[in-house]
This record gives sequence, structure tokens and C-alpha cells, in this order.
Amino acid sequence: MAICENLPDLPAALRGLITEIPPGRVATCGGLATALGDLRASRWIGHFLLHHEHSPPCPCHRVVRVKGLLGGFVQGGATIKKDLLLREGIRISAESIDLQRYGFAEFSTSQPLVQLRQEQERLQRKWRERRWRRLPQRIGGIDVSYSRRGEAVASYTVVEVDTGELVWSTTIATPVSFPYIPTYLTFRELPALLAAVDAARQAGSLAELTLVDGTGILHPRRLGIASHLGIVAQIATVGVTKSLLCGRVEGKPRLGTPAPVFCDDALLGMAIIPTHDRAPLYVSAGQGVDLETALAAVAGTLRGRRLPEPIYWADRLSRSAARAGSVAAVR
DNA sequence: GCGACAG
DNA sequence: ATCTTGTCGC
Repeated sequence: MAICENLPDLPAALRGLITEIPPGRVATCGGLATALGDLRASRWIGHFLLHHEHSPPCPCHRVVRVKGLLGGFVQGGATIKKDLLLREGIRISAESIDLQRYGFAEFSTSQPLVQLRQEQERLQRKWRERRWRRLPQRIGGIDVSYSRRGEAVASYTVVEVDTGELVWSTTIATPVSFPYIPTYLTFRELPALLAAVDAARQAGSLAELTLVDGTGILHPRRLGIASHLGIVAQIATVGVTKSLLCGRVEGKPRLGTPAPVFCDDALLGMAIIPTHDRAPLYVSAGQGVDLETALAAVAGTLRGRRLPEPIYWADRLSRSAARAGSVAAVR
């Protein structure tokens, strides 16, 4: 089954961009993010800069904060960074740099994030909605945890709706090759999800409907990870999140009476209170279901916990496996 | 104009 | 998502 083909090596692309900044010039995280193709990546870039493996010729001191403030530096304080920049001929007055004069943005780049957005837009055309007359007897759940070594550990679970009992599960570890960037979660976690879904399919244990820990069409491009997984793996999915990626809740959800979530004036999700005094969950259609069916599937598998049973178990099993270390690996 | 932003 | 001690409550 095809995974996202030609996934760009974002850390390598970023390193390449940083290398392009000539001595005597500086760039901002926002400028680098734009060069990668989306301003949303700037927070990841900031985090990357503070934690990357920094060997001597690395010119990361040429990345500063917006408005010309120096910002942090891997090797500790900004003192060394300031010194390096001064030595390259940059004038620093009142701890800030004149970006009009020293700012650099003429990167040569293929903007890898633009291609990923286009992939999402292409797949979104395959999105289908369907209203189910009744819920299946078994509902699946899927979630990903991360081990200390940076592997993604995915669990697929199957729960009997009538009894609420866990009847089957599988857990698989896969390598992680993409960072978390809002709206691009799919490219980080999909390989892990697909490995778990494939294992369930081969065991003949795939449920008719699967709850995914991630959003469905409640997404800026209407293709959250739940929808993406559903389309690629050809399964019916529901998106469930603990916080909102986009959109606004209309009114106040109460126990037993969910509230609608609107995004760009479209009804794309529902906020549901899972149990007394708990924060709401946000439900959206993944693939092959409508919002009403998605909500019924979540409501029908909520059994007094914060999360619906299939996701609760997937979360619990993947986390304990990730912490324990020893998990069957793929690839 | 600025900030927010699933896991 | 993950890093973490104690603490409150059923």
C-alpha cells in the first residue's frame, strides 16, 4: 500500500537553507519557514535551531528573531552568537540588528511544504461522505506514541460496542522521518498508522469503522490525518481530537448535547463532553462517514473515560509499549 | 498587524 | 507527542 511518496527530508532542507545565508547577512525563522513553503513551520525551526547537532562550521548563528533581536543560540547564551555576527561585519545596536540592511531572504528552494499541501489537496478530491443507518458491532481505534529513541509506536485496537470490551489489538514501531508541523501531522504519523492498519488487515481483524486520534475534515485544507488515512488505506474513519486545530465552537457543549464547530462558515465538527466535568472532544468526519455518524460512533463508545474506548486503549497500549521499548519493528 | 496552530 | 514529583480524590 502506498505511503506518502518522496517525503522530503525537512531537517536536511533546512540545513541547506541556513548554509545559503552568507557571512554579513542574517535570516529569520519566518524567512526560513517561508522558504520551506509555509510560515507555520517557524516554531519547529526555532526548536530545531536550539537542539540540532551543532558542529563548528554550522552557520546557525545567522538566524535571528523577528524584528532583529538576537534570539537564543545552541552553544548557550547569545554572547557567542553576538560575537560571531560582529566578526562577520554586522552592526548590533541596542541588542538588535537592522533587518532592512542585513536581512537575507533570497533562498533557492523547492519549497517542499508546498508540494505536501498539493498532495493533501489532490487526495481531498477523493473524500467521500456517507450516512450509516446503524453502527457496526465492532469499532476500531488507532493512536501513536513516541519512544525515547524517537520511534513512532502505533496501536490498533478493536472494541465490542455492546460490551465496551477490548477484543483485539496490535502494536508496531516504525521510524519517524518528519517533524510535527501544524496541519502536516499526517506526514509524521501516517507511516506508523498504515503499518498498524496493515497488520490488522492481515490478521483479518480490521473493524468496519476506525476512530483516529487526530482530526478529519476539520482542517484548513479539509484533510486531517483521519481523512488522509481513510482515503489511503481505504477504510472508514472518524477524527477525534482533544483540542482544536481550527474552527470555533458555537455555544457551550453540555453532557448529552454536543455543540457545533464551524470553520470558514462551514459546519465541520462537533464538540462533545465525554463525561462530567471533563474538557470537550472534537469530532469530525474522517472518510466514508458523515458528521452525524462520526458523532454517533464516538458517543456510542464513550464509557466514562475522557476518550472513547477504542482510542483510550490505543493510547494506553502504544504508550506503554513505547516506554517499555521492546516492540516489533517494521522496516 | 499579530497571534494561533491536531499529535 | 514528551520531559517530570508530589498530591488530591474516589
